[in-house]
Amino acid sequence: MPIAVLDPDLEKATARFFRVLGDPTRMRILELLSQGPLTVAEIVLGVGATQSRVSTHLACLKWCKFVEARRDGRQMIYSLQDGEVHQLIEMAKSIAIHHRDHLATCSRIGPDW
Amino acid sequence: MPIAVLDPDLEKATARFFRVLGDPTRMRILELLSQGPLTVAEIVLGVGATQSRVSTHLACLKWCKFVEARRDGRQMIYSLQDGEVHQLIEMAKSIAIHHRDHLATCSRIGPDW
DNA sequence: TCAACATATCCGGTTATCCGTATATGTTGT
DNA sequence: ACAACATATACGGATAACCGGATATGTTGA
Repeated sequence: MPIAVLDPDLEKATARFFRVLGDPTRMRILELLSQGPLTVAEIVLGVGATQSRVSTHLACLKWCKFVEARRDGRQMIYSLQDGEVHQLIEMAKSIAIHHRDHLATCSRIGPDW
Repeated sequence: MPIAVLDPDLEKATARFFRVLGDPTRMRILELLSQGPLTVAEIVLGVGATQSRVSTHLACLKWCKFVEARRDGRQMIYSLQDGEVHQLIEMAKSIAIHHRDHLATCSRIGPDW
């Protein structure tokens, strides 16, 4: 029997939170940044995507408070907003590693639906 | 400077892991199930979506090992696969709650891109 | 102020993923 | 075996979100 709904808005926000993490490129960016601050150019090298794409993903991550940016002359230096996110990603990895085969074959978020 | 890549495949699997969590309906289903096992009919009531949609989401969650199902007569009873996921969701909520406004306005995963 | 550099935004095109309706599958009691 | 019930799958259509290339914005040094 559906128990009390704690907070529908928070539930949506949390789904969105996960949605931001649920893109391979953004994920990779966060992983890179977990080692320390990087310039956009360095991130572009690290993820192997175009500059414009990386820039857009960074804007998303910044807006959603996963990372923060500061200017240093001509370049922007990005870094993780706080350590909690990295901790959460590590936790997710430790769970995902057991089901990696299924997760990998879950194309379209489900084998054939 | 891009440090060693630990495991590109795991990184992708983890992104997919988050992607599964990044849908409001699936999120809601997991929240409901965190209170205890439920039949499909009960979940349908709880999330307010059509039966077919719920069934599809459940198939996704089952395939990806977030939930497990057992048959009880005519009905199927779904439950969380393990407690770790719930713990992770709670952790995400505690982070997301601070940025809920930004997450909410992050339409299209970014305000206008 | 101008050219070069670093990053951000705009745009059109493509794919992923969501949705509901209709239908198929599986289970029970008669 | 059949009707009723509970759940799962198969569509087709709509939209969200990704992508790269071109362009705009902001910053520096001459």
